[in-house]
Amino acid sequence: MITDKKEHIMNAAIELFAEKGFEGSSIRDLATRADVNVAMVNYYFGSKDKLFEAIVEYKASFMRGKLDEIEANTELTEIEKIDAIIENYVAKILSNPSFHRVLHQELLMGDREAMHENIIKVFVRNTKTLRSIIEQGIKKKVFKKVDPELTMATLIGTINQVMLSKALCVMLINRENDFDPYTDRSFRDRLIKHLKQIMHSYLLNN
Amino acid sequence: MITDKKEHIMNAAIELFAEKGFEGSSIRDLATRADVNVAMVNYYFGSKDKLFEAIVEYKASFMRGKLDEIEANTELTEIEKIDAIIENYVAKILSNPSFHRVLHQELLMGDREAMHENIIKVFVRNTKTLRSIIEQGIKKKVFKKVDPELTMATLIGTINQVMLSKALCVMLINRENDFDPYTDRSFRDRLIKHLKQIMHSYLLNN
DNA sequence: TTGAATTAAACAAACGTTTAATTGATTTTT
DNA sequence: AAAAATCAATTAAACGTTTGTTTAATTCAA
Repeated sequence: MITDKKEHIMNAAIELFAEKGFEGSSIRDLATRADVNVAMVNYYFGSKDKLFEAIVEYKASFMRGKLDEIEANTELTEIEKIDAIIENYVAKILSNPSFHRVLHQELLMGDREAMHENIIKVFVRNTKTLRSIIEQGIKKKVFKKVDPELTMATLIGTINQVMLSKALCVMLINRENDFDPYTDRSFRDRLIKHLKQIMHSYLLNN
Repeated sequence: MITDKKEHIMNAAIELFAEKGFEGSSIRDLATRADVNVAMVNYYFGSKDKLFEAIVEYKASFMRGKLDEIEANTELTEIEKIDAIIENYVAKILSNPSFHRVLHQELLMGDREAMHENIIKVFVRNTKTLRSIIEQGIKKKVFKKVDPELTMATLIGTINQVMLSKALCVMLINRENDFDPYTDRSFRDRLIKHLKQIMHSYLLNN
């Protein structure tokens, strides 16, 4: 069971880890920020590593749900499903930007591959849905014979490229330094529009 | 001036940071791995932070050069330049996978944005070249009126998506756990082929 | 003999974690 | 209903390591 206090500590940890990284954040920093005693983190979670695992398990559920609904919706064509996934995926990341960043920080570590297994499980389900939609579109010959895996990489990679690093995003789209890709609505719409366009022109047969 | 010994320490640091992250790596770890005394790191670089800056400056030059050459080559059409950039960019990352990973680890930290300025400079030059090629293609009406910035994000983001996290790549393309995207030649060709296809169908007017 | 290179040792500070004492509310016993 | 017992929650303090860095002595080639 997740108590209010555990939840409060985990949310504070996500914000802190997103700023300073897992190794760069100290339990004392976290305790101060969450306004709890230093010992409470180990009392509730056992260790810093287990706190991280608890966060992954806690937030992973937020990512699930809508994708299956889209896939099962028989009223949508394959390309409409792709469009729906794009909108849904961008919205999900924008509603949990810090957790999204923490996940990818951890994935960039060559070490700790054992720890990644739990994170990977979160992605497996998402990509399975997307993959089957693409493959079905190819089967029905409404999609070209594309590389399904790398098409997913393009979709997810484009979003990550602009969402994970504020500094890179600001540089890429040439904005002022106070631009925030997470809160800027027009940038959100611009990203969705671009993703739909590139997927339409790449996937659809004429 | 970069002596052999400084270079040797920096290369050992890149490998270590790529595995454990900057904060996760200790100077003693580094000293052991590079087979030098602990004090030598501070003797040569002043501090751990300055070592990182030195690495960025040292390796940044490896990324430059070829892009300008491609852009200036008047014998190539715009789409051929894009193809050449894809091949060049993939090759560059494959020849410096650890440094590439270290760069992006750092960029994922919300903090330390001051430190990022040096890194950003490395990217600015690369993207400027790519951007001007896309814009020229649009001007000549051989390219569609695409979003140049987000098209770059797609190109770079796709590569990063499969190259930065071995665990994610293995999951995405459904391979065995011993698969290594950095050394697998057929995967390299597959990635290049996909990037060319998607850029052709997205950029070119019919 | 000069000065850079290298070393082992030590430094204070920060780290994750544990301990032992105390609080405060709930339950059990009188 | 009052008193006692119980137990999770919370605390300040301390634990032993490890951290980045510095020092002071020593090596070694010029």
